[in-house]
Amino acid sequence: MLSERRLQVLRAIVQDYVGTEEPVGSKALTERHNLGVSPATVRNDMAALEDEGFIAQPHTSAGRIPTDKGYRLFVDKLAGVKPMTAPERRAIQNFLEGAVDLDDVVARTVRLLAQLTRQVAVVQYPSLTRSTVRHVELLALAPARLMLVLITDTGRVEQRMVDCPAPFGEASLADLRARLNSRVAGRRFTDVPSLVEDLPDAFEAEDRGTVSTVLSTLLETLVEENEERLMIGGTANLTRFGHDFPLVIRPVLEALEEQVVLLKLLGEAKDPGVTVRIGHENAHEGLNSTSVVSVGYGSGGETVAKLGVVGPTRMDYPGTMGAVRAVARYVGQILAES
Amino acid sequence: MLSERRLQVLRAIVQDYVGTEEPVGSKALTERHNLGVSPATVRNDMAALEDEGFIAQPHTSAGRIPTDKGYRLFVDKLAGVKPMTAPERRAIQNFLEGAVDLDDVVARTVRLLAQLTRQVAVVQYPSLTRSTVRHVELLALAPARLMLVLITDTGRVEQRMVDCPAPFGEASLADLRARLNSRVAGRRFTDVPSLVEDLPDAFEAEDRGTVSTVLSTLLETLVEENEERLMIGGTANLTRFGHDFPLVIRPVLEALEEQVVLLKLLGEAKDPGVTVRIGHENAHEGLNSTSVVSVGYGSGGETVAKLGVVGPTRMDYPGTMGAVRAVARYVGQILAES
DNA sequence: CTCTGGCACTCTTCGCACGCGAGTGCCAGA
DNA sequence: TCTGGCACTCGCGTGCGAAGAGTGCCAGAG
Repeated sequence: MLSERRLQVLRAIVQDYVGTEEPVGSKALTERHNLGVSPATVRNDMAALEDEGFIAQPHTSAGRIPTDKGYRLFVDKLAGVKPMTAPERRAIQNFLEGAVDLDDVVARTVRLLAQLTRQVAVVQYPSLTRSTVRHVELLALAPARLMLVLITDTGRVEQRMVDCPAPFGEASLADLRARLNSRVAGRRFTDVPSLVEDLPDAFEAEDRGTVSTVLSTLLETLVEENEERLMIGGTANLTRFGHDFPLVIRPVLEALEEQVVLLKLLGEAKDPGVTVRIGHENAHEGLNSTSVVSVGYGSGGETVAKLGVVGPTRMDYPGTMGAVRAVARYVGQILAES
Repeated sequence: MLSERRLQVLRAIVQDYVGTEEPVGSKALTERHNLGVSPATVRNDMAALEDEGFIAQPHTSAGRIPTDKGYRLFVDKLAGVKPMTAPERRAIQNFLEGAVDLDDVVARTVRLLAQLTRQVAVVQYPSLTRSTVRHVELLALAPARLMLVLITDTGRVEQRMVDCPAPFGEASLADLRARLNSRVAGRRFTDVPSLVEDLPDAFEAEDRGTVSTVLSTLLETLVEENEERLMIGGTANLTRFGHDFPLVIRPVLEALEEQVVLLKLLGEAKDPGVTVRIGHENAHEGLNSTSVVSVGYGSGGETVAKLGVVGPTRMDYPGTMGAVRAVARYVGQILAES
């Protein structure tokens, strides 16, 4: 069990190290924070903290730096979330309100997050799973070649080519289009499969093959689009990582290009609030020297996607968490309005 | 005027420097390339080359490295384009043929280019200016609210909302859709404005406002979409840039996030063949220590967009140019097929 | 006139010894 | 349990000298 003062010492170490990027010693600590005790006492506390694995020293005779475990304790017990100031909040809101469409909202969010946190920002596009179908359109490009266009209530449009097993007449096409829309328009994606299941039965035998093909393409589109896209930005902030550059930054850049990795990373965050994954807590190896701060956002009560930032484990956690939370809140608001 | 041998010396310097990343001296040169002359002679040649500004020495008593001007001469006069080997070409083709849609083609192209050249790859989405309209679709979302969907022959789909000044009946909608398609389907974007100019005249007075609105939205879409999108990848290769890391890499990362900058960069390449911009030849300041190798690609004879790579000025120009050219060729081919 | 070998000179780099200073650990005493 | 003191450890910066690479120039040969 750690005494109250030892926790204060840990907090002071984290704060100083985040500020200076240099190992912090006992003397400097007592000078900068008025702990009311002498350096010698602090040294004893530091020895205890080191025994417990919360801090470590890079070399003998250097100061201490927090370990992942130390940051974890700091985030969980010692620091809150620093709220944004009123002017900051206004700036966020103004900036996001200028967006003209969904792509623009996401793009602006990424820029904003990157600027506010001075780190790499990752924003997932709003998820389709909770979405509803606004309209399905079918176009004949050739006698046996259709284009399927799916329009969602979040304003996204997805298209797919469909090669038909047999030529498909204009009348059949109009019929299919009408039936399809009357069944699925306004419905949730998850409900679509059962709603269209028996649709081929309503058609002549010669058209059934095509109808089935169209339907399976539609269902595929719905599923595939749950492999959600995302946008990243602020990679230039990676240069502020540290001195031991290339070795650290390379795997991070590689991880950032693997959308799958990032999606998994964001997906892991289960909490309703802000989630912080520190260093080795991240499953992906390349991100072992980074921390990920993420949170879900959405319009109304529902989470439709996640956003977050990736930065060095030595980051300003309270500030970053505050910024991430604030941006998520305003993005949700913007999405609800549109 | 430079003698033949001096050009050979320059070529040797470029090749060695690209290989070793270290300033190259006269002795090493005579050992590695059998120039048939002594180091002393080479020294004289190097002094001449330095006077002309083709090479420079970082410090007194170090070897020489090529200047931008030196690379320029090398690219223009001393080196050709290194063709891809047959297995490489097959690999490119196979990889690209696996693509399922336009997004996928672009995504695969980026990955491929980044891997082949081990540099940062930039691929522009196929441009709409040269494209033709495949189909225009109009959907009624509400009595006075339409959705306009534009489908191009390159497989791109763009949608816009249209708020009508007055309610618009189903019959009028079908009429407009039919007339619109009969006029513009298969036509070039650039021809569309004049083709639809008199379309409102064919409608009742009460519908004319809506028709005009739809048309102007369509024209806007055509114009706006010339602000083309692009995709980048292989940023992890930036780590191979050099030793003086953060200072060089940061502005490059920043430039890469400015899509406008990149589009301008690619747009500048006017040649039918591969274009190389070396160091300070790039207008954007952040890219002054990089070279950009780009080329247009397209189906048939026409260039619909550009692609290229960004790397250190010290790059393998012949190999990079070969890879860029080959990828462009196969992407064009894939686009033509689909 | 061009090429070559030789020579002196310039700098960078590396290794090494040294001293400084920060920081630690431990201990005895309050 | 806290404090002050003290000895000890190391990392880091500095200065110096040797080594090595590379250059420029010059005089002589072809």
